[in-house]
Amino acid sequence: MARRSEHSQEEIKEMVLQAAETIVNEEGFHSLKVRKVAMEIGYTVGSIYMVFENMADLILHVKGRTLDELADYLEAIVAENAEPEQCILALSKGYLTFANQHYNRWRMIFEVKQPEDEELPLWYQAKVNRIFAGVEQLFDQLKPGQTNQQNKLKARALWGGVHGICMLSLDGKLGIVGVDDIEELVVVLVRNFIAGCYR
Amino acid sequence: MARRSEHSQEEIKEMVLQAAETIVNEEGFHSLKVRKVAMEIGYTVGSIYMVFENMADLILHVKGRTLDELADYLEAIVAENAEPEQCILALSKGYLTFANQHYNRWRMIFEVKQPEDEELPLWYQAKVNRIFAGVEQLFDQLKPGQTNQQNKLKARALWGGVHGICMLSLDGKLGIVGVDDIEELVVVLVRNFIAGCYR
DNA sequence: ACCTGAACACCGTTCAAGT
DNA sequence: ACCTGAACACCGTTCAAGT
Repeated sequence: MARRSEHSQEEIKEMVLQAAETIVNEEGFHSLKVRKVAMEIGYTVGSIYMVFENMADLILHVKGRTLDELADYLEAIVAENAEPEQCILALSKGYLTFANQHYNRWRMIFEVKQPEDEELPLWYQAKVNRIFAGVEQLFDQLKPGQTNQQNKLKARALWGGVHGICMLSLDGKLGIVGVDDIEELVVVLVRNFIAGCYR
Repeated sequence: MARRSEHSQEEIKEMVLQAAETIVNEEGFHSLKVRKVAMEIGYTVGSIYMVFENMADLILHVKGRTLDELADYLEAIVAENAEPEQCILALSKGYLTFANQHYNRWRMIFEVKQPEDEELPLWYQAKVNRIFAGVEQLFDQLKPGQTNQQNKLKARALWGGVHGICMLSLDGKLGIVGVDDIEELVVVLVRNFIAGCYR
């Protein structure tokens, strides 16, 4: 048995990614196993290694797709908000909404750390930068004339802050607060940050 | 061979915890394995299960000790700063310093998520609350008369923000910034947050 | 009572062997 | 060329068997 050729390599790759996403969504990142993915798509373990280098590679691609989805989601918000401050606020709320709705896959992005010696592939770095690029641009619109470096730092500080609130709150370990309460925290943080940066 | 009785159960427990901490410090959380710990302390795998329920239990205790260390470190800062705003600022910088100096063990605290069905043990929740308790108190001093709930939310929002900046920055994936630059971000965030909350 | 170490189930990864 | 599935190394966990 072999050489079934029912699916192209590209099709198998897509099937693997979709199966992996479903597993993470439904059972969490730690339930993601090669054998499980293989069974899900009706192939054997070896097939996974035809289309992905290894488990780390597969994980990185799932993370990449989540980043794309997040970037699309945020870009749609940018398109709807002309005024910079309103837009940054809407983006922050949007980030919380996305994190809440796709909790397992969102958390997966930050769960595994890359070993220090090996760099993240460029295609992945590009996806990360896409998330930031929009925010940096907004800070530029908010108060033109700042250096790129300054806007970069501000975008990162703000995203870091919003991200931290989402992370700790959605973890729900520490006195559970509803999503509405979390949003309130996010709003307070963003409003004051903007006011402080450009007063 | 058996019944060596060279060490008491308590001594072995301490040896295990210290060995685990060393491994995490030097090689990262993902290099923490039962067999490695056992070899390090000169016992066999089975012995670990004499003093800890399982790996998850051992990990939780290592995390607990890191939380204690962090709480001690932060409490020393509180003792040195009488003025509330200055104190909150110093605490935030302190958090960054601790995270930077004990990066692997600090990251470990947030790396593994508890399964939804099982609660964190009370002794661990108490350690987490100890970290927050000090900050909540400071917010009360800053502007008395707010409800406990309000101070709780503010403390969490601020810690979330500071934590997020530390996490994303120290991960160093996205345009590396030095620790001094990260501290600048933290300071901006905290200053504006306080100003905004109590203007 | 304390501790060993073989055994088990499960994991990621490889690769000779089939069609 | 495509795919299988047995095999390997390694992991957490258990427990009968030693002293």
